[in-house]
Amino acid sequence: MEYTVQKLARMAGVSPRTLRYYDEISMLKPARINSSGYRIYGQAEVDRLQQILFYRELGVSLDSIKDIVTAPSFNGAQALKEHREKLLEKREQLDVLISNVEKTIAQSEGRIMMMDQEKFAGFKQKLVDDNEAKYGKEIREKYGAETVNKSNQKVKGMSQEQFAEVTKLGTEVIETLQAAFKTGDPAGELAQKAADLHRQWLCFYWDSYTKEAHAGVAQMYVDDPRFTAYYDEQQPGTAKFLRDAVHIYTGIK
Amino acid sequence: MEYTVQKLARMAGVSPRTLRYYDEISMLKPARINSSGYRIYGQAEVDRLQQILFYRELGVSLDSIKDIVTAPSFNGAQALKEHREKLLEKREQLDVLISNVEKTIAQSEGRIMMMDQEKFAGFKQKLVDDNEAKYGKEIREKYGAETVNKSNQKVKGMSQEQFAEVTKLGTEVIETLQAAFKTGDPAGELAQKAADLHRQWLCFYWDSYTKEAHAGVAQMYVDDPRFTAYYDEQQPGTAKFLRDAVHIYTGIK
DNA sequence: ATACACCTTTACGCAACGTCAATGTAAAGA
DNA sequence: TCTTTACATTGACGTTGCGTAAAGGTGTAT
Repeated sequence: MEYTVQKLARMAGVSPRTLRYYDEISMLKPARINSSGYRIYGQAEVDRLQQILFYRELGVSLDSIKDIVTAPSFNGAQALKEHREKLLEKREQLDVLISNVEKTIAQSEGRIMMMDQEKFAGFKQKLVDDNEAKYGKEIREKYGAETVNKSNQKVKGMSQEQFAEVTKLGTEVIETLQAAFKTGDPAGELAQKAADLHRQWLCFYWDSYTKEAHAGVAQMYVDDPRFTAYYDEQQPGTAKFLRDAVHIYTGIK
Repeated sequence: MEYTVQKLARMAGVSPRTLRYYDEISMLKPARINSSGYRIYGQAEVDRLQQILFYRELGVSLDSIKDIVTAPSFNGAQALKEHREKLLEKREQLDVLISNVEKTIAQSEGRIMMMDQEKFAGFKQKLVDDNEAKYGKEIREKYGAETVNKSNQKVKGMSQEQFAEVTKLGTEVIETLQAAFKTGDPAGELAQKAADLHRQWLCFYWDSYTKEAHAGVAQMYVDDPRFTAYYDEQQPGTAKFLRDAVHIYTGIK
């Protein structure tokens, strides 16, 4: 049986370009070239290609494959062992990378939480603003600053385990929220569970929880495009959904 | 403080070429260009470079980094999460690859064991040849072929666990041999343990063990360059060492 | 005759620089 | 001041394994 590039390519599940490339780098030369300059492959080439593709699937470089299929069978085992070492090394590097990325994400989440707090402080300040008559400006400002400071202190004072816990809680909020969003019902069981988890999450940073503040922060998620972007990451509309759920949860607005 | 390419490069631990490249792709433009055409970087550029390198260490592509450092801080978390997903996917692929490579290596080891058997059959045949008078040619050939067939049957009939066991045993042989080689004494405890492990390994394939055959195979490891290459993979001279150990172990030659 | 599927070679593009090459400039010692 | 030395510039090719045109020839069916 004889094959042109495309026929062999279709048979082996590769592109004709790949075969021409293998010819170019002398990894798989056609059996002969016909009078029109067409590459013609025979059974031996089919077999060799299968070998090549086998090693390729194992992630071996074409250069190494050339050695393997050219040299006698013994080099195969040796080359594979070396290859395995490389792969194991790669995986270790990947593991380190992943762990670092996760640490960075955790920090980033931490920053987002910090922003939550600052927003919260701003919200409290706004509450105070509404009660303008009661306090002087300096006191209000100090109150806002103190709230942030207290929260920051709380975050800084967190133990490794606490930090892990709050990070996990944050993930749970998101996951529950995603599931709840699919139900479409902000008053439903899942959505209310998400709202409750969100309350727990906030309480890690706030020393005093009030329904008003909770509802206010939820509203901010919709008003501030940065927060909206964060909560809508997987599904647009999630921030709004969380706000609705929290408003029902707190019974406010 | 102002820096030329090399000064900044040395400070940041990158090459000047990298900085020029970052300039070229507009990721990090110098603060200004002096009268001689030199790139001059300022503090802002140093800070930005540090950010860039931070993300680069996490394995983020330069294209993504550009988005991250250009856009406000919120995109950072999102980009990192996407990046983490990619990394996790990569690791899974790697795990599959590694497992496949290991399977292939095991098979390859299996082939080597098969070759051992064939060699063994050949060895038996040679023994028989030496006793030319006793048997006819056909019987000898049949005997040799039968031995190979029996061994092959034995390998084919192995259960998954048995195969894993024999593979592990093979690894133990090599490891013990490596350790023994360092002692330099083929009569030592380690070397004799290696010889014994090697006997156990052979017994997985042979239905009848004899000291003569064991010693003969060990000699073949030295005589056949393919076997020598296999056993000398980590340390040249290992095949010879194994032969010596086995000769002492069997008390032959 | 013409359409259509297939073949050929040539060559750029991808990521993130490394590595010459050819040439201009700054700083430091004799 | 002259020369050496260190450093600057742009330009361009190489790396891996092909994808993707582009420009043109071939084979077969209608």
